[in-house]
Amino acid sequence: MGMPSPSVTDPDTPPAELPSPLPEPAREDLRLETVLAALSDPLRLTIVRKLLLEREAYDHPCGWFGFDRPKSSLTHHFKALREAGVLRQRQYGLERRSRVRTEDLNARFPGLLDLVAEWQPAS
Amino acid sequence: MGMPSPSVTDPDTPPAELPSPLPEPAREDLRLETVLAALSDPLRLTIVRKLLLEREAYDHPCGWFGFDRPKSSLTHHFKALREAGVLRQRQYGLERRSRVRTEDLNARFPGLLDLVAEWQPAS
DNA sequence: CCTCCAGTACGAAATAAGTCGAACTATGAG
DNA sequence: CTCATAGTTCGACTTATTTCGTACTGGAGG
Repeated sequence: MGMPSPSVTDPDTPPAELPSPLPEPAREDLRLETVLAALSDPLRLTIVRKLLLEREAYDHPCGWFGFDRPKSSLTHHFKALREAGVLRQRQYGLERRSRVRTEDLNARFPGLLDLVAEWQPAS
Repeated sequence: MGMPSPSVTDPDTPPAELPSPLPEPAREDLRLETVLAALSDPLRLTIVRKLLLEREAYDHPCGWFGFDRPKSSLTHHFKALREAGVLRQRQYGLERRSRVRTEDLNARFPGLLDLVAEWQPAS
């Protein structure tokens, strides 16, 4: 296990049942000021940019990023991004995987993610 | 006086000498995270959007916005926007007029100002 | 069962941001 | 000079955010 699961027990789930996302704001409730606040932190910009650039078709657990920070700090930042509506997180067994809500963000704030993708951390 | 001045003493100033801008970061020093932080406040979004939409060819003093806030608070927010590189401010006699650094921001962060222009304050 | 592991929750401490009154400065008008 | 005006500066206060240690939860494997 770990991957979406080969669905042995349920042969007619279209691509595979995903765990339902953790609580997040609906697309129409996304607020520019909230999203900008969430993105105004270098570590969080790094998270989002990394997800945008190195997206390998699947979501990433927060250990994958390799940050040298205590886990409770990472939880804090991932939560901030999710509550602002930037990330979607799903629970896969033990780990919680994240992806950028690209469709929603492009629909509501076109161009914003491009800026994040091109961002470079300060010297 | 008050307007650029009819240049009686200096007949060969091209269109008219503008007062030089207050200290601000150069275009190449603009940082996405700093700009986003400056824009993540509803009052400051209101300021910038108003300048973008109702630009009447000239810069606006900070009284023009009609905010019902103490002057020291407004100073604080205008300064935050200027130091982040969002606004340029010039001193015209008594008043300090602001404009958005549209060229610089469009060059560095294309699309960002469009998001601000379309922003609507919360209910 | 018991253990390991990814990540959360809580809470305390430190730091940063916002708010605003009061005193001040500089310009322009009279 | 004197007054009014536009805005600053300082400092105090409040509030929000960040950081992180410690304790906890809840699956997976043996």
